[in-house]
Amino acid sequence: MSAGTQDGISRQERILQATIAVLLDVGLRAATTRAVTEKAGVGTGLLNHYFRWPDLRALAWGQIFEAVAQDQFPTDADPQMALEQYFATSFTPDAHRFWHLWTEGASLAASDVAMKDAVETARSRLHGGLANILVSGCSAGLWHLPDPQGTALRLGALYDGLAGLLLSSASDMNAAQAEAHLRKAFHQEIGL
Amino acid sequence: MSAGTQDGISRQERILQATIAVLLDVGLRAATTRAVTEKAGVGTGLLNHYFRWPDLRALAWGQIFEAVAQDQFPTDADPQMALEQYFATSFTPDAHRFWHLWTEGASLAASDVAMKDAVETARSRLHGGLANILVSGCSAGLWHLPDPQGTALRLGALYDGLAGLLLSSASDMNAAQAEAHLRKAFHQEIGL
DNA sequence: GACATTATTGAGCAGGCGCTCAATATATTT
DNA sequence: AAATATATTGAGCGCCTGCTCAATAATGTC
Repeated sequence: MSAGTQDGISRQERILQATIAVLLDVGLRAATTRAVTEKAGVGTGLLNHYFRWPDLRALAWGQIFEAVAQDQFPTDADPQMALEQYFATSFTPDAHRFWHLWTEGASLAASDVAMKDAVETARSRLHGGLANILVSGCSAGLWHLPDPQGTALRLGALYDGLAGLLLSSASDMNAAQAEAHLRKAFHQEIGL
Repeated sequence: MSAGTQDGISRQERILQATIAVLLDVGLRAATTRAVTEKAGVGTGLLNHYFRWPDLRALAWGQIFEAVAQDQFPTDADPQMALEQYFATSFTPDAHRFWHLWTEGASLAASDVAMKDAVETARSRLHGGLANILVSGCSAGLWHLPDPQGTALRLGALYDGLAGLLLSSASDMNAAQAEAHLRKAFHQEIGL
């Protein structure tokens, strides 16, 4: 019954971590059960014993973006600081990889129920994080917004769009320019 | 050598049109050569005689968005009218389907060379269309922008983000609200 | 020790994919 | 009509996918 191995984590958890690693490595589309079991050092049967692939994939995907959200929106920070953290983590090289995963997730969500849930959860988590900053900034009197939720929606959407643009190697935009555009839009919306 | 059939279009063109239809019907991920040949009423061998699947798929995808661009950015319209057409065609039910295709294309572009080219072309076509409107509006004195290209980039990115948000059934936003947000952002950027 | 229970394996299945190629139908040329 | 060239077919190949299941190892119980 005990599932501990020498390194102290269960095979089940090991498989989940391997899935996360594979997703980050090859993306959602190219990730396969065999790649995961190989990475986890585990037989193919064990994965299917613990998980169904669509669920495992969505679970791992969700955990990745939960970690992103925690990085981008740390708790207990004043709105000013939180906003700066938001800008700082917006267009890092890592964010580039995450955005590729995000895009694949969004497109899979149309046909995969588990992914659909995961994407919805992650999206509301991330957009909610930004909305919280704007709202608490209002409360603190840092800025005044007639409709903080609407503003957050527009700025979040702009972020999504800039990230997508940055992903396309065609556009001659780099991360610094993307961040500048994001800051400019914030300036126009909240007058920071 | 003549390729005319009773309806006057070549089998090759017939296959291309069938591919477009299949893409619009089931999306990029689920589209298969067999679905296309069946729709075109043609043997599987013929498709492979005329095309390689990745190329055909990218070609059809590109034609879809070329049509979208022509719809969204008609030629010879004054900037004011063009902008109104842009708003009007932005979040129609059709645009919803197109956006799904767009998302799938963007995620495929990472691993598919043909799709990468098609996506880059379509993106520059669409963003260029918006930039043209803003620039010619400047020339006509309808509005004054210090950096029309940058403004177009932000507004285009915002549009992308809003469309993605609209695709997610989780967000309680509808097409009318999305258009309202888009208009509001235009108002803030160009003071229309 | 013997037994029962759980954890784990991996060869193999069923299904789907793009694509080939020998065979056939159709068209063109002489 | 015969010969040549082109257009088209579809059964089938090789590959990859998620997943099953009888067999095996490991562990717990008495």
